[in-house]
Amino acid sequence: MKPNAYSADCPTRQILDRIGDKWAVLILILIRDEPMRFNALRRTIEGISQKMLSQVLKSLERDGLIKRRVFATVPVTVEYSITPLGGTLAKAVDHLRDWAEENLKEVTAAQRRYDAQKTSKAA
Amino acid sequence: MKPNAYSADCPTRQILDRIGDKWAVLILILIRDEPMRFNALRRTIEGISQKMLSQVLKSLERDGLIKRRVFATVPVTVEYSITPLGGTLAKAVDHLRDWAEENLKEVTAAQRRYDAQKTSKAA
DNA sequence: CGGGATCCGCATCGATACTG
DNA sequence: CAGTATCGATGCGGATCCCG
Repeated sequence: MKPNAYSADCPTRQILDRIGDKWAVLILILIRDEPMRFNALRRTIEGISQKMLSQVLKSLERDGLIKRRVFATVPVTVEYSITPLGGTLAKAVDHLRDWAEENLKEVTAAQRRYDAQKTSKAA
Repeated sequence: MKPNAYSADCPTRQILDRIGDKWAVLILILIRDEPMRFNALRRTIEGISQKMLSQVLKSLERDGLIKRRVFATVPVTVEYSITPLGGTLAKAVDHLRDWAEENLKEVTAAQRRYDAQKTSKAA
């Protein structure tokens, strides 16, 4: 990627790469209410592989958005919770959620219109 | 993807898949001020292939977020502009941008801390 | 229970060539 | 100018096995 024109090093790009990861945002939203354990997350999301999960969790922790706490119980217990910083991001994401819930049907309608027009042209 | 638990059909997921596409958001932000032509976009973003560009543009148009207008000039002229719906999404994304600009350095700092700790452990 | 390591398919994306 | 079609690399992400 060449940082010539409208790109690369701007914060927008950075954050987009972050929230672009749908799993990340999903996890963020999930644990922001209450801390969750690894397998709890896995079961709740159900569709994510443990590889992805562990990977995304690590990335989120690295960014300081979530916090990992290990309890030295007999079978190891690990708990993931949101950080204040992560909380603010989750809050920002809420706006997107609101938009989504408000406009998704309109988007879907637009898609149907578009597809209908295309297929009629194809015929 | 199995739609068992916390997933798949919820609007959040849908919209995340959309804004997850960094190009899409970038384009949205770019053309929201003024309409742009294909190659203008390509030159401005500089880093996107024309395949990606045309693909993303089509997708955005399908979602009703941007509008494509063709002028029957001698060399064909195509202009992309934002729709009202797209405008509202761009607005929602602004909150993310604000968050990004406000907190990116904190995130970066967290990353450095994390990496430093890891490498010291590795040593 | 909470992961790391590995193998591998499949979709994504870039580069190139061609069209209207 | 504004794309479409094709090919080829690469890397994401799933499945599996294994360990602390």
